[in-house]
Amino acid sequence: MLDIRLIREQSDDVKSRLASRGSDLSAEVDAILACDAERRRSETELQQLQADRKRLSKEIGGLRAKGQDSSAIEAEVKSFGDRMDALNRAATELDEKQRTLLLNIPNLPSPTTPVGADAAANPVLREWGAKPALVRTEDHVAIGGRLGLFNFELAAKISGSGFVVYTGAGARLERSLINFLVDLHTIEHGYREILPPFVVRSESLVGTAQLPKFADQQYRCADDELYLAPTAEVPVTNLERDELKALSDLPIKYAAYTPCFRREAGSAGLGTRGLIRMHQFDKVELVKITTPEDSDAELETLTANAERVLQLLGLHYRVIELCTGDIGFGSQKTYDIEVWAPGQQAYLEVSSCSNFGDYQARRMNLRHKDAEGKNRFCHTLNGSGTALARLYVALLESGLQPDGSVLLPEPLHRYFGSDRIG
RNA sequence: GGAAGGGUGGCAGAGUGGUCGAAUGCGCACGCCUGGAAAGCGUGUGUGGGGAAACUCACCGCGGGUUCGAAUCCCGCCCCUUCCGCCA
Repeated sequence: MLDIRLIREQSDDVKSRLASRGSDLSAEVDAILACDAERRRSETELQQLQADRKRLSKEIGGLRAKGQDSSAIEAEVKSFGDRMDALNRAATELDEKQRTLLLNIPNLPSPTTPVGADAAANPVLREWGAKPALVRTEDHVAIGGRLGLFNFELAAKISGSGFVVYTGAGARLERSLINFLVDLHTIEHGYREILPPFVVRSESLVGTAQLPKFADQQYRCADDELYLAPTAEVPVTNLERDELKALSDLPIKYAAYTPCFRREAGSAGLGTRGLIRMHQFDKVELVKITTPEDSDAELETLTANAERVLQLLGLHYRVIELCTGDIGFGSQKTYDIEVWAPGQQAYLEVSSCSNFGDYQARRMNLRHKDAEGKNRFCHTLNGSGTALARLYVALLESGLQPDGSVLLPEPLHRYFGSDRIG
């Protein structure tokens, strides 16, 4: 949520920065400004009447205490009633309207975010490693089918399309990866491990900005008004909702494994590319709560922590920065990490590391005391460390041996219990 | 599913119709004390809206009602806790 004061005082700047995302939101901003002006007018008049009423009511109290007649003043106060009711109703309504409008405005891109229309304009910041020279190249779906690692047909039988069931060594590999990733981030990178509920209230989704705008992407349990979390970002960041942190509490660093549930409504090609896009996938997420001063630097280390995963696994990857036209709704700056998948001849996004500034913190009322004892909104960040399914794809396709088996990177051996599959 | 209790400031917790934005304690900040610290003592310390400011208004889970006046009384809703039932 943007600061209404910023919108009020620098509306042109806000409009142009929003426009850099690719769609003109001037009309929405103007609607907010109009609503804000009207709201304040109602509130000011209401407050004037409230002040009068308060003063007169005290006089009544005084008169009654002395046993004197107060009926004239009582009548006067009573005459405020209708006007105050109307103003109160208007103010409440306008307040709600304004909040709704604000919740639907995306975050302002950081001044450092490259300007561009779409993904084609995302600059590549760096590459690590090199594409492996393979004797044999095979798609992960073929590898997994041949080695019995997972099965889409079985998953469809029990859950429909867009799901997978991992089987045998395939299931063990997924479980090994979860442990490897959580251990890495908690033991080596100092994040605190969280295992949250996978089901969340709507307020939590509002807090991290999946709602109200992206309701159609969420799995919803209608009878209970609960949602399946689309990412651990939601339950984990919301752990700190409505909190007032001391400076010494920050930064907070959480790492959490969860499955992620996404309807992927309108996504082309769901279910046609194996493990790459599914309704449910596993992910280890990194979340940071920090100060405005530190958040830029924390994004760099967060990204480095995610990159470390691929470095340890010896997988070739590149880091790109999302441009203004491609950046997520709540983010002000985002780095994507893309791993090379030889069987796809493509880079796959395995991590998206974002600095949300105070955008989410405003929505969830997450504040901290600064050095002067003043309350300020925190900055929130998160990034995948990393998504499992695509990492799994890259591992199978990169580790493929001439004999059809898959050689695993050394750090996984002790988790998986073997150096290869098949 | 049934029953009961409860939602007040950073936290704990008083407060059943008017000077209550709210006792007290803890925490925190500053000061005194100390070689330094602890303890002790003193002072201060909620959030948000409007306003250039003085100041003013709102906020005791949320919404409505009663009343000249509501943290306090009434109604509805949300949430939490405990017990019973069912169940991993």
